[in-house]
Amino acid sequence: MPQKTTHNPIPFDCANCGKKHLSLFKDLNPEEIDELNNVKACTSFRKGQIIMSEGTRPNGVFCIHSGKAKLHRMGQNGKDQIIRFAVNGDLVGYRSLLSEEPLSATVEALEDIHACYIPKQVLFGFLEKNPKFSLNILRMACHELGEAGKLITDIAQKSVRERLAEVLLVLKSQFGVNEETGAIDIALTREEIANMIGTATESVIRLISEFKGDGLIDVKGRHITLLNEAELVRVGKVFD
Amino acid sequence: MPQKTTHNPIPFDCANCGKKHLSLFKDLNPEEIDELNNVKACTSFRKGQIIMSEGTRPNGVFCIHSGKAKLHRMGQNGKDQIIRFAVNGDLVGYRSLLSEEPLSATVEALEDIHACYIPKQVLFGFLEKNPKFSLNILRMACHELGEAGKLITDIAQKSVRERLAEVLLVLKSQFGVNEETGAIDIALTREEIANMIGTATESVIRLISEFKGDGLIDVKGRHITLLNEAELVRVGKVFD
DNA sequence: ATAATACCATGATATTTGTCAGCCCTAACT
DNA sequence: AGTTAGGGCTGACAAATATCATGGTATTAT
Repeated sequence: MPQKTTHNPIPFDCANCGKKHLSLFKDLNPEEIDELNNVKACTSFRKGQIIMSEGTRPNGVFCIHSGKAKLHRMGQNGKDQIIRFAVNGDLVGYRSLLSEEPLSATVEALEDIHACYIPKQVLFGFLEKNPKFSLNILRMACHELGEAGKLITDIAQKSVRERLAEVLLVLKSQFGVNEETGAIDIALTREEIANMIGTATESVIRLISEFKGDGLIDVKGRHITLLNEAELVRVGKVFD
Repeated sequence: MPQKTTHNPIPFDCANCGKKHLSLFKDLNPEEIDELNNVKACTSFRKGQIIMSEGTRPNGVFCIHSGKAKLHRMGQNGKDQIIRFAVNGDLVGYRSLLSEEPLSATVEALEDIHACYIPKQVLFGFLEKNPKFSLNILRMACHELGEAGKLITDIAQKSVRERLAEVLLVLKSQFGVNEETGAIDIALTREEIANMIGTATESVIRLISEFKGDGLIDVKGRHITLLNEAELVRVGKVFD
């Protein structure tokens, strides 16, 4: 059961909410948009809060309006694995709902988050009545499936060093950089980075120092700035 | 361009073809089944043939009728990564078609294969007109997405030894055993196994010998029989 | 049958990565 | 101000795994 700290009726308008959001819901007709606006429950989560829990069965999905979340799951050794992040416009929980399986990952707020809850019945209603909407969801799922395949190949074949170089590039392209500092616009602990690439925290610490020593990156605590992307591409063997 | 060795008009009836097939296409109405039977092109591939090539854009999907195929992609080090297998009733190429991206993997026949080609327009026609069919495809994609997430976690967190134990169990549950010999009903080279779990061929060879020495498995060339599954579950830390 | 081409196996060695232990720093309580 | 907890850092060491070299054995092609 997600903990909701606030519950405002209709703070956001679905018709013009986020780029990705727009593209996912862009083929809903006006009545459906109306229904969505009326039925969705907009909630907030504080940094660190669990939005959905691995293993449970959700009764709807969240559409992230602002803030960043991580999707992660527990491995057998007690180690955490970060599967992906969700930001503005992203849907979470849909995979479990549509495959009729329990949630395969926990969704946790990395920052304060605003998100809209869309009940299962409403989502399925759209899917049954609006083929274009269905195709949008299908396209998204298939795209993610392709990304998952890439990730599998990378983790299976690349060294920890290569994976770290690559993940830094991926984080930059996914979250962009801070206007003022130029640092990648997400603050992850060393442990979280280790949980993305499947290695020990100490290894990440050592390699980050090394990259810094080689002038590839600049580091101020959790804020990392890429200084030499061409070389990071080479180190990470990223050709894609 | 797939190489087709034969081309028979309507050798298989889609209405009763394979368990999975039935469940994917089960919600097509009689006219749609008819259309599918008329428009699909049934072809054969010999062992070793490439059915679809990574990087190209397909104009349809194949539905595997008999035989086994592997989906694999090239990594940056020239190493191959096997993503999944496709057998009786499985669809290949749909991910690329639906996400409007080039194929992310090559489909290669591991045995002689019979498969039906379904053109893009026909598939999209069904998706647009038949919401139940759409939901079936969506359910399949989302299920695969969950499997991909599991695989990511496993590869990232488990040792090669653990992964090998697990993959042997997975292969058995996926392909079953030969009635007579009791061996897992798929013949993979050591290199192919290495390409599934992302390790060096030599490591697989050594570990297979070790498992054999420990009485966990029996090995006759490429035919592997599981002797002590409980222990393999323990070694592979498979709790799932 | 014979040659050629995979594939399998094993040893020696190098490299990578994980693990353990300890210490420092900073932020946040009280 | 002192305490505490989480995170970051480093070194020493151990374990896992890759790599290289070499030879044997199947399987396939001619």
